[in-house]
Amino acid sequence: MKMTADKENTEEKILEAAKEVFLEKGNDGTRMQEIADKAGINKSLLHYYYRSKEKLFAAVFKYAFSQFAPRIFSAFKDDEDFFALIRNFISVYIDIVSKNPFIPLFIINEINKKNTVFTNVIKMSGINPQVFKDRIQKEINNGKIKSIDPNQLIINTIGMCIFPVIGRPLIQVILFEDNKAEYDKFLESRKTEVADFIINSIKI
Amino acid sequence: MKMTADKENTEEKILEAAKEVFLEKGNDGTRMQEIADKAGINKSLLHYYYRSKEKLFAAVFKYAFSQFAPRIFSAFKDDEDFFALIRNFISVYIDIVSKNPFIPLFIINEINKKNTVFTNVIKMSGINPQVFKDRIQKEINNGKIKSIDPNQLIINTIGMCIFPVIGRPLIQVILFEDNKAEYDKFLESRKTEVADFIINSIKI
DNA sequence: CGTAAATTTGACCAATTGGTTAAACCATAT
DNA sequence: ATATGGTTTAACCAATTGGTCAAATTTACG
Repeated sequence: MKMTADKENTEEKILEAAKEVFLEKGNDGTRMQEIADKAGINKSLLHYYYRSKEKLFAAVFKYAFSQFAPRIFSAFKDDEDFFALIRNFISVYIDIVSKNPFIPLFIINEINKKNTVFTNVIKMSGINPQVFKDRIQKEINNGKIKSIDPNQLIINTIGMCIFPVIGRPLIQVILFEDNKAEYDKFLESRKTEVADFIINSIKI
Repeated sequence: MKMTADKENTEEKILEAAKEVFLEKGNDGTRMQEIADKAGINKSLLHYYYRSKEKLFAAVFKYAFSQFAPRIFSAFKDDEDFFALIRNFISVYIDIVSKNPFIPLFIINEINKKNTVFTNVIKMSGINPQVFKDRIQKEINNGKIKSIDPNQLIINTIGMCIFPVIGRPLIQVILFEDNKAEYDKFLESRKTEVADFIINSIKI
């Protein structure tokens, strides 16, 4: 029997290559040959370790989603001051999406095709927005923030974090004359700007 | 020579079918045969009227973009009260994206592939965000709203309008137990909620 | 009508794609 | 060393895809 080190090495190389290609080009745009080339292996090995393109894609999707969605809510467990919590969450979240710019669009895309894969992944991911909602409602009840539908606040927040990343190529051209450095600065400053914007809106 | 009525009829049918398929499935996911079937014509006619898939796609992209982006800024010409302007813009914008839910994601997607088609379309579209920026800056100078980077405000606004539409399948499951009617209500109420949220944040 | 041009169709093609398979390769245990 | 079983490869395949082309059909018009 061969050592598992080698096996895992190849299997790992495949998954890494698959991540790169799938995340950038989506399911339809991805060619198995390109993944094999990027992994530096024979195409047949893809089918040896993952049986089909669909299975390999599912593995990538699972990774992308687990990498992403849970972190959305993990930052919310603390018992910190609510505004500090918001500041921290937004800073962390913008940082994540900025460093993994392909993941949000990838997830949104595949979710918009009624791909059955994603439904299971979501259910399995144990996402629980109730923690969010409860905390927001608590702050409202305590008179710390204005009354607002928690769902609205949540979507506002995530929308402001994600949109500038997935719409980057367009926004960078229209608003920043395609100046990459300027846009990076813009994204960086959003870590505090968005938080300020939200807090200004909901504080009493 | 055949009457133009018939020709335009077929050409129109093709474009309509192409819109449907391309917008829903993207460039990679679209099959010429499916467009032909949806238009009820022979596949060869696609190449007769539009020379290639790329050309046909370009036509659809041009339509989608022209349908969409210009409207972003058109609502901003007026000399209305600034807050009324915001309310109106957001209401109109959310209405458009809600009724054309595939267009924003379609544009964002194709723009994230360095497809050369889109660069030209953008340049040709005559989009001018300066009207926006100037108006915002004016309101700041007049002391009507708090100081804020106009770019930040613009991205905040559009992000809050678009995200709940392109992320719908995911959000609807996670936050609304996949209740379509509830989500429609949610989107509808955002026409005022988002405006309130923004105005609360920037008003002095 | 008759004819020429525009339109429409079905048959066909070369290239690509995901996937299969049998043989080759290699590490290990006896 | 050699048999064993996991690993890797090259050759191959059926299906799909965008696209072509010549023939057939329809339309306009003298």
